[in-house]
Amino acid sequence: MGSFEFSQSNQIFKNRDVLREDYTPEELVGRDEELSEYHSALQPVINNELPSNIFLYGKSGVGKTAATRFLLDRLQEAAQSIPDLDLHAVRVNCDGLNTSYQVAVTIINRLRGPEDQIPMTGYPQSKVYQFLWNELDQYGTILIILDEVDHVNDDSLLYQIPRARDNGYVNSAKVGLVGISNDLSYREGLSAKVQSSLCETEVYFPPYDAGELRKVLEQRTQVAFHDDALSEDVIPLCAAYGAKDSGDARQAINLLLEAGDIARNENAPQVTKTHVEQAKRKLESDQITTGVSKLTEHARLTLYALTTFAADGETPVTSPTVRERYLALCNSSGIDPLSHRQMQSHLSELKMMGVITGRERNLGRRGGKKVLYGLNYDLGLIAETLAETIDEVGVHRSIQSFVKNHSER
DNA sequence: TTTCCACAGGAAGGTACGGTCT
DNA sequence: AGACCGTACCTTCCTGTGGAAA
Repeated sequence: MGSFEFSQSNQIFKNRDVLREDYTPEELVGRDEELSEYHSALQPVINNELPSNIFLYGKSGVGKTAATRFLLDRLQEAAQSIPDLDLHAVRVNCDGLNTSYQVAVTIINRLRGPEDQIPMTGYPQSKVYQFLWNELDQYGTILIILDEVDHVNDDSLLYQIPRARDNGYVNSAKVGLVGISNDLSYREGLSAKVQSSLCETEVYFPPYDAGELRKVLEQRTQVAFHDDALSEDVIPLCAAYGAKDSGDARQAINLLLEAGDIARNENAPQVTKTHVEQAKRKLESDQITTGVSKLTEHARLTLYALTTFAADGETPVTSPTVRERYLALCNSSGIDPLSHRQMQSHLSELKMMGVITGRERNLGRRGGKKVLYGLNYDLGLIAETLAETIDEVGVHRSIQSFVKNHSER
């Protein structure tokens, strides 16, 4: 047993918070062009004119949200000194919000005090919109920023907000809409009516290349780490991983943060390449764990079924094969199995998440089109994330050696 | 060239649940 | 209490797919 005293260990980090996601740096590195386009799109706000609607797109972690926070801060600051300008901004992250209805409710609740929040169901849609217009109309200029709009499955709110004034739903308020999307094809899927209003101004954020990522990391490192806390190859390695994973700065910064944490826990004098590699594995396994924990019971059962084949070295397998095992698992534990179709969509969802792999294959007239499924991650890791389900359903023969620790407890 | 297998996945509609309104 | 509302998750039915076999 070690001692449990806390002591400040300052060998590695000077200011760890700088690497956290909510931090907005003083300067945004490598996004000059995008910032200036975005900046001029916001200019009407300062002139107290009707704001234009803006659509930002580009893959995740390329600075869309950071640029928004950055410019919004400056906009608010500038607005302070303009007497007639009553500027407000609501930023909503649409991750987890599937419909316009839910987004509208979220905006309303953001604008209202904690006493009169409204629930996510119950009201007719038109009523919720009425609430929304009433809230909006209490402001002079209000910017609605919808981050990750591509998670919303319908157009309705995107269509309504830009027209709220024309339709007389709001009278005094000047409402501006900023849509941010990670999905490059999202824009094409929008109806023409929405495209023409939402996409008045578009700003595309390209992925960072390895060189830009390096500059971003170096900028943060100067503030976050003590001098010489990083060995030489750490930044290039993080940048290379980031560039490979679609130029995602947030991911690269996370990697650096995690590597720093690992080094600090080890009381190592320096962050090294090895720490980065450990961090990479840790982040990957975290991603799987959180992904799997959000799945429904039957999706986990489906994954369990596939896992048993992987444990016996029988992967890849087709979905009817998985289904047999799935039915057996359900049967032995008294759970009602789902239909063929539903189990299949669980499989394809797992594939989308990247937890499992699916290779398409076609045997022609002798077998048609098939997908061969296998695990995309270490078997032990997946068995661990499924622990709860396995406890409930029982340990299958094939995975006994992987869950030993569990059954002994 | 045409046929056709065996599944993938789209579409539409159902049901249980948590909510509001009168 | 009972009509009405939105949502998650489900079932049923159906069309799409692509290449080996005929």
